[in-house]
Amino acid sequence: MASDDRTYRLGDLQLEIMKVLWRFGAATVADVHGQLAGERLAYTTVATMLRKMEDRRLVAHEAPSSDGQGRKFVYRPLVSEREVTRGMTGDLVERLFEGSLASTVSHLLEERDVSAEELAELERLIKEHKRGRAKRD
Amino acid sequence: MASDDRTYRLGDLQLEIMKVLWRFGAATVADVHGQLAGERLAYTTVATMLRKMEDRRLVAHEAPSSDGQGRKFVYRPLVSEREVTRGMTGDLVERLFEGSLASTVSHLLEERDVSAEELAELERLIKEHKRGRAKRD
DNA sequence: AAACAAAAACTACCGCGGTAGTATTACCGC
DNA sequence: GCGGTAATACTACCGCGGTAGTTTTTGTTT
Repeated sequence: MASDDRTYRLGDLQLEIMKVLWRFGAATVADVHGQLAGERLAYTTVATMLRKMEDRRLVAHEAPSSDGQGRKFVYRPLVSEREVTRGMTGDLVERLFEGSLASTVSHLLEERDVSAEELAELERLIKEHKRGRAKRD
Repeated sequence: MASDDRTYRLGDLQLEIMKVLWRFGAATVADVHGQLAGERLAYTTVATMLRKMEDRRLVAHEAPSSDGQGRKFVYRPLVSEREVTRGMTGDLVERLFEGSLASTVSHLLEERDVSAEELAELERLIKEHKRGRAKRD
């Protein structure tokens, strides 16, 4: 019934960590912790979470080998932002809108206060996409 | 950072149960369990979940009083489908697309294989919405 | 009323996200 | 090479979704 692709159901902290990793390409625990400074998290919380995320194959760290200085781990994302975004979005669309794009957008339009500019932007997006489609056909 | 409105972050089972309740307006444990027959769930699983959901104020049951026959609980949803859909969708849009509707739709268009008919449908939706907006201004 | 069946209550357990303290290890400067 | 510091490893705990077995209550039927 619900999407079985729970691979990419990230919690708040996990998603924030992934965002940092995506932005930097790779980062140490200290880097991530620094970027999440506003969150008031203990250093070890971030470290623990990264280890858990490594178990789940969301990130990986290379053994320090003999690079630069310091033996600190450098974590890299193993899944792309696209994948995760697609996964989480698809999951929601599946669960709430039976996979229907039209239903999803319809809800989005009805439940939000969409400005005229945004509407125009959406039209533009769709037109653009139509062109892309036409070419592929 | 992420939306704090976790009131409506329903898990798979909870959402399925809510869907049954929304469809029926009210239902006994047996009803819900019956509707979820495909899921191979123990009766008590559904009952337990409903009790937990009652703690979370997602549903309520009226004491049997002296209605029909049987002392079985009749559960009713305390939150509407609209609310939940809005909550969960908004949460995702916030977490993944910084609240931007355009980004969301853009992603939806790019990552899915949207048919020409669907595109037309989307255009129609937007046009319709534009009219609604114009009237309100 | 007693037995039976059905429903609800209680209890328990797993996994995981999140949080963090404590212990251990490893580098680095003297 | 020794000591200090910084990083990682280990351990623990909470809450909650999910799952279900066991016990108790309660309504029904003979």
